[in-house]
Amino acid sequence: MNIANDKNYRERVYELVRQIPKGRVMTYGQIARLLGEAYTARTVGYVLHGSGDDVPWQRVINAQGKCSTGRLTIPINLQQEILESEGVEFSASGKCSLEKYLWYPKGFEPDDIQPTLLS
DNA sequence: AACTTGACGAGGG
DNA sequence: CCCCTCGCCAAGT
Repeated sequence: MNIANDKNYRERVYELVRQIPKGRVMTYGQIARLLGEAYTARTVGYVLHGSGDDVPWQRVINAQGKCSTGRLTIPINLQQEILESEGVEFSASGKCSLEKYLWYPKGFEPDDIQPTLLS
């Protein structure tokens, strides 16, 4: 499958990311699992790097609760700064609490999640 | 066609 | 907590 030429494939990722509320985050792997077999965490990251301005890419972080933009063209720590401005708190080691901020689309909430954490 | 490079993730030490 | 190894998969050389 050629993702670069498959508009529909990338749109599925964008549609989902656009739904993440301000102050909440999702992980690359979580998105991949939600979209299906053809998606992997690495692929989601690749697709996101070519997203437009209408996609809140900063709300997607890795499974450790950290931002992974250190080797890109954008300034280091930019993603974390934007998230902090949206209300997401990070520890000194650059990690945020997935317990607090991880978001799930309607109908995909895990059974053990706290009701107060649902959007 | 072979090899390298990531906006990744899980498991060990 | 940090670091490494693997498995992963699409792109770029």
